[in-house]
Amino acid sequence: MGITERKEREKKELRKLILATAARLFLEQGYEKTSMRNIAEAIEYSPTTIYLYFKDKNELFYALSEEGFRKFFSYVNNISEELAPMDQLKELGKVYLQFASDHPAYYELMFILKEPMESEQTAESWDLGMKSHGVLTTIVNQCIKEGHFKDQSPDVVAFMIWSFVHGAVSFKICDRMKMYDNLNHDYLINDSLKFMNHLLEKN
Amino acid sequence: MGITERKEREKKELRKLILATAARLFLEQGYEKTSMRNIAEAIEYSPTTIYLYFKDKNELFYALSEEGFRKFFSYVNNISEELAPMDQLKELGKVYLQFASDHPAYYELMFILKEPMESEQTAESWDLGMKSHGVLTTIVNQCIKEGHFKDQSPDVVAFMIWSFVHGAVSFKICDRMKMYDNLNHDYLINDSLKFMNHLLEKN
Amino acid sequence: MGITERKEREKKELRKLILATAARLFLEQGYEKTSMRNIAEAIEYSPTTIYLYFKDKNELFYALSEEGFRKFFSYVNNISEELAPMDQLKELGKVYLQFASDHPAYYELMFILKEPMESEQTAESWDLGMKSHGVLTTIVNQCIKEGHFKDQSPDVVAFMIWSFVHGAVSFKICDRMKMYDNLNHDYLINDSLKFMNHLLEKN
Amino acid sequence: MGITERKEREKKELRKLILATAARLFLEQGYEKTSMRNIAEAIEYSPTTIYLYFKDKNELFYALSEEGFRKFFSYVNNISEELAPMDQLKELGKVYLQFASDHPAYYELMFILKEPMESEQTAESWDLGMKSHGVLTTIVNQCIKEGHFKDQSPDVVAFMIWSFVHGAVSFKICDRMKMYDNLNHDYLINDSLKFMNHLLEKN
DNA sequence: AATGAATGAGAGTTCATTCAT
DNA sequence: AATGAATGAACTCTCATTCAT
Repeated sequence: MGITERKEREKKELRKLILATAARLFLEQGYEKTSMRNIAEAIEYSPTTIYLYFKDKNELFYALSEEGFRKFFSYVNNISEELAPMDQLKELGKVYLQFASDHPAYYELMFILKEPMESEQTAESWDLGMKSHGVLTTIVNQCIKEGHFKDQSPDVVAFMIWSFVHGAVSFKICDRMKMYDNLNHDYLINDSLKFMNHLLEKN
Repeated sequence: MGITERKEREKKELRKLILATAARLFLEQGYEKTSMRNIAEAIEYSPTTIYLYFKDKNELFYALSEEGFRKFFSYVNNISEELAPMDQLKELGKVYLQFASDHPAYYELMFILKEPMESEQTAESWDLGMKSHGVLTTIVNQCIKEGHFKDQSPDVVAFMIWSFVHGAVSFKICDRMKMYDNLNHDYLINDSLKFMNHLLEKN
Repeated sequence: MGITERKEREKKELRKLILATAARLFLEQGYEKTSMRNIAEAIEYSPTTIYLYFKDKNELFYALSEEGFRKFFSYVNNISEELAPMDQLKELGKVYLQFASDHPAYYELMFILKEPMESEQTAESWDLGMKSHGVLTTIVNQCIKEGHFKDQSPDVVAFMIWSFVHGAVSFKICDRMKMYDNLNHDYLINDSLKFMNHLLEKN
Repeated sequence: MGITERKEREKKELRKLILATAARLFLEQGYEKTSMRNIAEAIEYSPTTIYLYFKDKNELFYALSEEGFRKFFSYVNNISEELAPMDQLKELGKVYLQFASDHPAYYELMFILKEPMESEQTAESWDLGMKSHGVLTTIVNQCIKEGHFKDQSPDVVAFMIWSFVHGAVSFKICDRMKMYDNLNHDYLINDSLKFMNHLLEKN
């Protein structure tokens, strides 16, 4: 009884270890340069072992992306519905930046990398992605109900906002902020979010 | 006389062919999966030949990025200074989207890909990038002079706008717009730009 | 139990096979022209397999040289200490020629080839080399104690003797004896050793 | 008239430049790593140009070796015949060491390297080699006539002496004297030659 | 006399993956 | 559950060499 459970637990733990290590290496070196061997070495198991947990490199990275989406949803789904819609929107922006800052490797995998995404994502990732995006849409719709964003399609509003945060975060993750090297990058991103909020509020 | 010139021309053309092919393959398959061999096969020359034009793979992709920045600047630098600053800003947004749409491979190389950018870019790329960004900054400053974006730092305003267009374009290039598959993606992007312009105008 | 041992044995055997084949090819074609692929083909394994046993080409040839030094020491260390010092010296000369004749590939690697020796040798090779040379020095010292080589530094005597045998052997291995094609090369070498012994004895 | 001569002179000079550069590079990097391109770059001509002077890499190195033998003979042939035979022998040893010290690249090519010697040497090299060796044989024969090396075959004596100097020189050129790193290598070589001379004299 | 353009062959090495155990 | 052994395919890059000019 206890034995089976322990084994199960250990198995899950190794799976997690593989995922975590893959995420780390992939952030450090990029997808293509992160080899199965690298991961295996890092966790001190044989490369073959990884194949017991994941069919191939693609599947490993799909699983990684899935984990990312799960984490992402837990960030995004945490917004108090008691706040005014516009405040929820602001909060969502904050939380989005926070996720990207906490988990840049996952962010890159989920939203930037093309490499392993050629085949379709897992159903679960898709689902979680949709649900996360649903949070944004819902809030935007509530804002509109309250009189904001007059005459705008909710999709357009949502996409605009999302594009902005994604763009800001992408610049940072893709290391394209050297142009602003005299400024503190995080401050700049935060201030631009404030400016965006400012624009939205008055509308 | 004429002979030398013809040869020179042919050489430049082969160089261009290599660059164009590299750009295409790289857009289709990503940087790491685009091999020197692939490129050579595609242009029906031997791999060795490429090395006559570019020292190594890195240099090929630096040259590519440089060409991208040159093209980019020619788009961005083409905005009539006779327009009102806010109209110049709108025009700049349009032109930015246009560039990304015309040259997605260059865009990805210049603004998204991490892989070969780890080492420094060429001085010329950097220069052109700065100059292009200068166009945005200049326009924003003129807008501010005319009373827009009250109490905002020009850097923050510029970064916010740029983040937005970059985010929108990135979604498309990185194939992350499946969520909006019921809508026409280009329309969505254009409409979101209009919305952004709308917000900026009233400010 | 037995299985593990068998596997271990097989692994060692493949390692030896690689070394032996590398030694042979290298003698036939030289270091630079002996490619990992050549070796792999000769042993009918894939090139990749070699990399399971040796990190890279350098390491393969270091291992080879190490094996050579081990063998060499086993030749040189086999001289009966009950013989008179001068007889030991003669015996050492014989044994030296014998090693070079039995293992010309190793000899070349250890004493002639410059190519892969630029980086340092392994500690073990160096050690064995020193110990082997120590045998010569010891014998020379005993000869001196017995009244030979009056007023000579042992280092000079040792170096002179060693230079001679090395020169003779090198001519043969480097295929530079065509000048004596009317004579039997091995006889010539042996006779020259006898002449050397004759000179030393009377001193 | 003068023009043709100048051109001829220039051609010879370029040939010499190629040879000299090849010799230098080959000493610095070894035969295999000295590429036609390397040489071409060093002399600031195109690789193709070298092929106007030498059919291929082999022929270039044959020519090099030929030049080496010419130089070598000029060293060896310079021994005053007025000296006593034994003194001539001593002088020959000195001169041999001198040549190896002055032109290690040539020495290596002529007496050590196997690589490009697979095909036969040029007739001229062979001839010069024979003549050089003839100098040694002649002197040895004169010594024998004067009562030295009783009961020894001149070939054996010559070969023994030559083996010794070759061995000593080879150790140095092949960088195998690390065992004597506490001693000055050149002194060691010279002293060993003195010891050899001492042995021969008393015989 | 000299070169620029081009190439086939091959180098060392790494990769994702499989199979038997 | 985990591994050691092995491999085919691919990678970047360099080489000696040729040909047209």
